[in-house]
Amino acid sequence: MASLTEENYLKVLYRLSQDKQEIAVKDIAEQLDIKMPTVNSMVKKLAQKKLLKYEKYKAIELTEKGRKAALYILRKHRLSELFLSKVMGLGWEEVHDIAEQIEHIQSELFFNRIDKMLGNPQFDPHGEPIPDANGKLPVHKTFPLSDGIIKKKYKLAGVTNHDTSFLKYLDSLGVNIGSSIEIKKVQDFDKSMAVLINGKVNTIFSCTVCSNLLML
Amino acid sequence: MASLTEENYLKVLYRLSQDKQEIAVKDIAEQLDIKMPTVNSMVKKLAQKKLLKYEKYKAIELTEKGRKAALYILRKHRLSELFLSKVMGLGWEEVHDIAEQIEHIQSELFFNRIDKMLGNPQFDPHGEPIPDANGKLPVHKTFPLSDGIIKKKYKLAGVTNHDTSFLKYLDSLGVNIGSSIEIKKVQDFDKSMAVLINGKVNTIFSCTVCSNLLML
DNA sequence: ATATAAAGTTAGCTGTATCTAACAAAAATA
DNA sequence: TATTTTTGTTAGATACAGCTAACTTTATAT
Repeated sequence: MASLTEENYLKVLYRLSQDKQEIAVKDIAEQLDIKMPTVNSMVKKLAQKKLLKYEKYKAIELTEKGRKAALYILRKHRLSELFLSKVMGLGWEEVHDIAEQIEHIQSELFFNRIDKMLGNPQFDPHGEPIPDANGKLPVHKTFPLSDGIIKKKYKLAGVTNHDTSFLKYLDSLGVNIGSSIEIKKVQDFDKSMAVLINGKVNTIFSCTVCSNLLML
Repeated sequence: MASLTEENYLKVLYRLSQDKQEIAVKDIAEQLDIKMPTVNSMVKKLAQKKLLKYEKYKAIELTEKGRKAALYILRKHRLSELFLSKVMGLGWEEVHDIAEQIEHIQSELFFNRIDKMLGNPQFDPHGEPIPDANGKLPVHKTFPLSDGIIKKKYKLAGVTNHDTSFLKYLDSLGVNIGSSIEIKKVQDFDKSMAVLINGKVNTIFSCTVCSNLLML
């Protein structure tokens, strides 16, 4: 089994591989808030364990084994968040730090039980996919609301910005994963949209908001 | 904050302080499955942190600070066990190992939530007391069933033997924490008792069984 | 009371995960 | 292209939590 430290590297490695095409030592160091030489030696160790591919001065790549391991941790993290929120009634801002700790628990039984209690969820409240027990990611063929067409009604599947202020803003409008959003009008000059939320609330979304809402 | 390792020492230290009058390096080493010299150096470290009192070749004693810290971990452990069992429906044999991991989570919020969901329980299913948030232990003025009087009805408050075989035996008779046990007859020659369980089941408890049942 | 056994201690080594300082390579810029 | 900046690497140090081997103290038994 991977140590707690290794698990944290894998998580960051996976996240970076999603965000950028190349994983740099510097980025890992920043994400984990440690110094580059520390990362350098850990990367060598993970390479020995076949969790990633490493060559001096070259970009780092997760192997399939590393990706699987990372996805398993991600699964545990997202299930934990959902559990803390849905079952234990904690606020969405409060769950992250606790989930960071729960995700390192080693017990198939425990997480399978959580999974079952939640009804084998495929997406977390941010619309982020939850890997299944085999490391498979469910896919949404989603697109930003900014690509939507006038008069069409869509369902919110995720957001690409997780800032508290943004989430609070959405919350105040009653916008959640699964909410329906109908495009009423698109303003040509600034790409802002007049929308109808859940068939009830009318408002205007700026171009920034629209491009951060993933629809389906 | 105490490291995971330190927390494990504190737990063992507390348990030993309950069982024996003197805490010996050797016992700590055995409980944690590590060697005595390792314990020796850790004990010195914990003494520096004022968690215990240590003098060469003398018995080890927890300080009040150490006792509080140990009780807080114990609280987290017992709440976790209860949660895994009551809320998540895991079997009582399955919960211990998971609770050993959960107990190290640092989050007042998390454990207070668990506490509330369980209705601020004072005793776990073994009848073991759960320290409150301030490290206070609830007290039962309990006594072994063997000290009970004929024709009297008592409530089971705990057991002093936690062997699986014993617990299974009790289970098979429907005996749980809170069950009522009425003493119908006491056999003078072997101190065995004829009892009525929950007003329904009649059986004979051996003297061994009687002395392992804590009543109230 | 002395010898032996058990328990406790010290010294020094190991592996992990971190660091700083110094140096090397690659990338950016002038 | 040459210089500077950024990024990456190496070497060597530190703290933690464990170890073995050797020694000391306390307890036990003869």
